[in-house]
Amino acid sequence: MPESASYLQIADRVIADVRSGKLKPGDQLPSVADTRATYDVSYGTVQLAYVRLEAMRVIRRQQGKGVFVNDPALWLREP
Amino acid sequence: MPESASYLQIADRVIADVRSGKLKPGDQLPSVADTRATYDVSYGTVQLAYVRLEAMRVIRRQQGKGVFVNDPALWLREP
DNA sequence: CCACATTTGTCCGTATGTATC
DNA sequence: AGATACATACGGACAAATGTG
Repeated sequence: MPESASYLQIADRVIADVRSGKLKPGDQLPSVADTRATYDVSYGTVQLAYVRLEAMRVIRRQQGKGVFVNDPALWLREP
Repeated sequence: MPESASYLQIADRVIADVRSGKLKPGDQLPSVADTRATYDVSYGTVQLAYVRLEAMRVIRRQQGKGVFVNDPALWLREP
């Protein structure tokens, strides 16, 4: 079994950290540069994870400031 | 007013086309190569749009086959 | 107001892998 | 075997917003 793609692992981890309480609504995520270092991936791979999380409304990306966790009440969910 | 990013335009267009009936559940989207040509963007930009749409469950990407529209009943939605 | 550093945003070109037909 | 199509990832470049001095 191949393990899942890096960008999916990064995205899944953020979701898991919010669900576990390690990250809370309003919290700022580590900078993209830090996240790159943590996972040893490229900038584009981190951005791919963020585009996915943003589409799900898990995070809010704010240019020049950072990336912030949304309240799970705002997340898109299954019908 | 700045126009939105290319990958968002592509994603929004797919959603609009499904809502208008131009695309129906199960339909296959044009190939990435075709979409590239239509919008005059790179492969990566099309994939960015697809990653976003996949996160929202608007589409299903099937390696080797194509990209297909999901039934809107399956789309993630606002709480 | 200006300069600068930091951080995210967008996009490109390219390479390689994997699944399907 | 070969063609087609999507999947993932890298490196690089430049833009834009923010905050600080």
